[in-house]
Amino acid sequence: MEKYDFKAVEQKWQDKWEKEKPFKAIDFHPTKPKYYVLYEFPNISGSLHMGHLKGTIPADALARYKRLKGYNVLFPIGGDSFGLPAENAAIKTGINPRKFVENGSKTIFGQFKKLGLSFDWDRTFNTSDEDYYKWTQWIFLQFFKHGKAYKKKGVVNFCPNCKTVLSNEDSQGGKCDRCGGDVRQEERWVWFLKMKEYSEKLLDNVDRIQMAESLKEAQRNWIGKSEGMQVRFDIFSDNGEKVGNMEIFTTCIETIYGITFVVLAPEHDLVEVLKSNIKNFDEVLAYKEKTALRSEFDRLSDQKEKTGCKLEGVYAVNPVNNTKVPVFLADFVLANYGTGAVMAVPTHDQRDFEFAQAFGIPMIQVIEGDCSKHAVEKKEYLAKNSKMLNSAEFSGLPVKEAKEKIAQKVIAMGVGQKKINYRMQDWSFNRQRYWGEPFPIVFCDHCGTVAVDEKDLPVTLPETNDYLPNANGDSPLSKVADWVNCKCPKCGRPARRETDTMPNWAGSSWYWLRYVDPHNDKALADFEKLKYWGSVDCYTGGTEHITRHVLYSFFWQNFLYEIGAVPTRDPFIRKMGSGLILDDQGKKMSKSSKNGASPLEVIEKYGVDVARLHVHFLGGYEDNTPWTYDGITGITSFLDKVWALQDMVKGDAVSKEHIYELNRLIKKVSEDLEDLKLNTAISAFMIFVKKVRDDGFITKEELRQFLILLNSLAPHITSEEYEVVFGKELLDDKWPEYDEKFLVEDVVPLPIQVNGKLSKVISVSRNITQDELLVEIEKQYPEIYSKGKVLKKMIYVPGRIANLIF
RNA sequence: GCUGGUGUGGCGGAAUGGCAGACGCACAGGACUUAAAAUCCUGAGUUCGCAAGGACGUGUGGGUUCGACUCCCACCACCAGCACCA
Repeated sequence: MEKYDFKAVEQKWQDKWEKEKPFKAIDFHPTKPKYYVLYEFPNISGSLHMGHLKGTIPADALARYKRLKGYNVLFPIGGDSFGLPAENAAIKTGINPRKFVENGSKTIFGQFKKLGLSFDWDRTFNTSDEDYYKWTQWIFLQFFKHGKAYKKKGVVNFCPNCKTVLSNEDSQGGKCDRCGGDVRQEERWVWFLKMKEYSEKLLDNVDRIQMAESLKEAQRNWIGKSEGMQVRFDIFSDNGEKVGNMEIFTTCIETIYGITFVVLAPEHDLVEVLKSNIKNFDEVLAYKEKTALRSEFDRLSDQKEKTGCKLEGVYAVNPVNNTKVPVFLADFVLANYGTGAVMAVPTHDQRDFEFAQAFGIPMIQVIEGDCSKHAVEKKEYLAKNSKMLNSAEFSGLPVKEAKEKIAQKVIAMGVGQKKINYRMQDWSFNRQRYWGEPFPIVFCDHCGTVAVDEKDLPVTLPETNDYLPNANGDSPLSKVADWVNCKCPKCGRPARRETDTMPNWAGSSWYWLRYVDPHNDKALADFEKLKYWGSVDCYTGGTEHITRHVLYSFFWQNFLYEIGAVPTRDPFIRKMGSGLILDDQGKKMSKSSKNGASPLEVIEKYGVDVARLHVHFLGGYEDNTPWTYDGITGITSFLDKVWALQDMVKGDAVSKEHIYELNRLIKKVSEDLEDLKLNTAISAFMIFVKKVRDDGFITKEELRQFLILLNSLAPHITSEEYEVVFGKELLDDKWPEYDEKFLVEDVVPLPIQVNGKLSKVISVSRNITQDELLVEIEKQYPEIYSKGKVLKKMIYVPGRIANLIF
């Protein structure tokens, strides 16, 4: 046996894979079934980190396993390359972000190759490649043409320092992600995609996909479906003249007799309508302005202090009992949810309670409970099914019954109907940035907003060296005059291009479709190829942006499916969120972590196969696991033993000594690979190796099967050893199958319990009857059972356990 | 606050109604060695006991069951997501 030189061997196989491309996915393979494994493509921003390692290698193991199982596997990789890292670098250096992406992707893909990942490299692209973003633009055009993209003024997060609009994510805590300065709310033109329309379809998608419950719940939360009623309240001026009406949304119609005021969001249109009737309009306007200036963050941070402003001179009327109630403006009511107006029942809603206390508004209790210190809310009174109070003919009824009856009454009166609301908003889709897909949209004084002709796609980014927005916060592209000025595609007169670009999310919302046919210049991908590869069978990646990324992906593919551009509605069948590798503080590992190890260091020192097994062995794929070098020697010594197996070969066929262990190993490893439970798979391998070493031999056939089983986890050493022993290529071989009849042994250890507690373990034939078992127990352990003793009961599960109750 | 998830030796973790702690690390003892490293063998949840053997033990308290880490109820802690969503 030659000493195992991991550096040389790993390099040898990686070179071979690069040259011979054994992992190439074959379109329309005549015999093999397809399997699509996807790893969430990396952001092109820096160098390989532990997160990549934790995410890629289980996907690679699955892909390799499925190939050996006889599947035609598509396992592609690319780069998510539009976005902030490249843009920021460009601002700093003045060099085109394209350069940054070129270098960055070379680096990260090179490092991926060092991991020995079995990607089909012929399908690789970056989202900022022109022939990729051509199709991102094409998809936007379809949204636009089908009326699902529109431009409208909206209030957005704006950083006055960077002069750019920020997403909620980029402005967390009210601070700009880029400069750390305060973020303001500003009204700007915003492109929206009509995602809200897809709420129900997205909920269906969430139900269908295989994914951890916590992740599904986060997505349902984000969509935020809530069922309730919309009810109309008429508004009167103080002299009794009807001057308007307002629609409110409530999920608690049962509390309608407890209303003591109603509230409008400060931005609500009704304020303008009622202007002439509002006596304190100056005050109202001042309140509106004050809240408009406060950032979203401020509005949330002092949520304990309720602020508001009464509309003097008008009142609303509760339709069920004609009670007059005051109308307030308050910023705890959000303009963009429901109708932007609520009925307030301080006894049964904590926010209303606090507001009523602050403004000295009376309260009426309509459901049992103690409302003196805080509101008795829905959750509590519904759980107890409390009784109604002070609610006319509904008083005394259980709340669940009253809820339905009051709803019927309101509907019968013609002032309300059942209504479903969603928290999710339409997707704000433009950024004032250079490094993104330009919108294929032109503004013409005569024709308005016009789509660029599809044959003129892509609309490419112009060269510039100025990557900062202008003083008004317009995109850097607005400074490139000869790009902005163009001809109207419709009438040919001078027109101007849209200068905003799409968000980073755009390119990642359909990329798995492009892998199917990455060089197609006629369509985003060939329809028949899309049909062949279908949905992604297993999609792995980090959990950082998983909620939005998955929902955006569902949304785009739903739309593309509906317009007939793709043959499947579901992008993914199964989505796994990889856990984090934590540092010694229990935090996500970063460069500042004290024990922050780089995967490249580990590979340099121990080799890729060791690094892979070690990371798998740290814990489950979806679990967060602390990084440690502790235990890595267990892996190196295991692989040393695997390498040494070649010197222990005696005999050819599977031996009777190992037939059960080998069959169990095949079953265990196959199941664990399907579930990505790789830590327990490795332990099964260790147990098998220990058995073989105890017996002092392994047969040729046993070694062959063993190496194939281990190949997807430790591809280099197994490929090499297979070649050394068998003189052939492991990849040409097939995954071994197990035989059920070798999974059960005839003689098994059977635990004997006495009154439910373990007493002894005896070795018996698997099929022994209860009577025979008792005889056996009496023979071996008369102190447990003998003929004279009276058994109250006996539980016997053959092969599992026996419990004797006296 | 709401929602979801998790809680097991000194550590990473196994076991989803049937021998708790697989596998690995660290630890202890032994073999080999002039010695060390490496390697190999053995031991080990805690506790009482020389031992045989016993008691206790999966966050806490109850329950269901012949039998519970596993199922049910209440509580505690931690992690994640959302957060004035009417």
